[in-house]
Amino acid sequence: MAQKPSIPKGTRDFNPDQVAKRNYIFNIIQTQFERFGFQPIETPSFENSETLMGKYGEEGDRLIFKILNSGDFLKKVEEPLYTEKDAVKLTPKISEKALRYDLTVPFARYVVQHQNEIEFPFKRYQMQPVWRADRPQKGRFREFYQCDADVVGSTSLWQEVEFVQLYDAVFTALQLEGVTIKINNRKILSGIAEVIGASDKLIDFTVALDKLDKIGEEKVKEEMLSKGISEAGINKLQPLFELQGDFASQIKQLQDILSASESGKKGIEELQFINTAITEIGLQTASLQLDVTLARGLNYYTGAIFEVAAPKGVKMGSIGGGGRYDDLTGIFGLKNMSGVGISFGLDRIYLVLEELNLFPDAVNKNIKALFINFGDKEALYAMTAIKQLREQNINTELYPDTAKTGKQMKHADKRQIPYVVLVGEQEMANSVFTLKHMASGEQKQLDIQGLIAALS
RNA sequence: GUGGUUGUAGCUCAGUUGGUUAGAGCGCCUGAUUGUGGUUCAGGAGGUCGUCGGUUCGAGACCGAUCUUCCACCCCA
Repeated sequence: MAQKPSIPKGTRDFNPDQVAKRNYIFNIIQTQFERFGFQPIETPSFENSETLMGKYGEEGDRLIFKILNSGDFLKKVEEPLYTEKDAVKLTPKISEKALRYDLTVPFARYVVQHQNEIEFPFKRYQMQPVWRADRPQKGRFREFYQCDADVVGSTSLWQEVEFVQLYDAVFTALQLEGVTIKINNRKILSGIAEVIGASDKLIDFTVALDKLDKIGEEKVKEEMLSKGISEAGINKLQPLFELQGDFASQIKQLQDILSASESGKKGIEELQFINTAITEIGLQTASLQLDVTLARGLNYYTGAIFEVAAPKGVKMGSIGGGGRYDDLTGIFGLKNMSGVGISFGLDRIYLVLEELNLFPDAVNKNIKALFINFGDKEALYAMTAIKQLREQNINTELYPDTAKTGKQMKHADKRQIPYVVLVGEQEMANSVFTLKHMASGEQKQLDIQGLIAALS
């Protein structure tokens, strides 16, 4: 084990089988993105630090990978700052670039930077890795892929409706049935905060509420109390903890709670619009569920909030998330540009599909036949046939060395290649090929046309 | 970032209260079978016990540090 090379924690190598499975997911997501009218863009893996810093809250800043400046960067640091050893102050002096933390902020930057070339509303998709300096856990990596679709330049709620449809389309195509698309609305959350007199503590309030199904009602109340939310306010939340029934009846109960809040009523209206449309249009395999405790940490959401939970019984964090952000480009100087988008967590979807055994067998694009190498004369003859097969879009190859037949057969077996072709002196003399089907062991002699037909 | 956990052959794991030369299964290599894999049989290779340091006559085992794994927080895909 000593001296063995390694990779940083939270990162992974992918073997051919894993890449095939990942590509299978990528392709399905991409196909659905394009079916819904989204167009691909790509952005650099690293951005200027100021583009990313401060966009994800204090916690987010800590999780951003910073890239050290080139050259003798320490020499430029002034002595007092250096001796102070304050990382927060020192970092901007020695690091001006940082690895992408998500795809949404770089997209906002892209929109602002290219606003004059973009035709709005602009629907873009992006499937690229992101990096977080987090401590790894199951389904939680320091390098992972996000697959994002966003629309910018339209405030229409039909976009939200379409994103619910898009989630359903992707998970249906992946044959991952029973996912729950949870939806909430930031306006409802701020409405509730308003009603209980905690508007100034919206973030603390939502973070605590978000933990309801994890730590329970009492603990949530305790946390709110400790964050300075009044006991009277918390008592007003009681009906919220007792929300019951389907989407429509929960809405009804919310209306009572939020009757005094304009913002809350607006949120309810929006949810109702989306739910009515989805109920009318229908979903294939997913279900849409109202979850007023759904908050999500990102502070830029202003309207709808989405989160996708894996089917019941699979222990995994959310496999997708998203929402409406009315003014994301505002921080880069472009006002009144509403955006809404969703994200798919490729690596977590992979783990869920693996756990549920949902990858099709045909995912691995293996070669169809291996030609046994009996020597240079026979190999040349085989290569001529291989060329013709390849021209017919049949994936084949020649075993490169003149090894024992047994060893070559074993190689085919190990690689799970379905057919082996044997061409020796006898076959060459008769212009035929011996085709062996590995699974059955059956062998037959065919001419080149027969071989093409058999392997097509 | 906080607390805990894990590491022995390519893989999965044994290894007694510290005591000779660290084991098993699977895999791998060779042969039985010089044109036939998956089965069988015979033989073989492979480990500075994650790393560095300490305690001890003696450490895979005990202690410390560090890296890694997984878990709970925090947060999130």
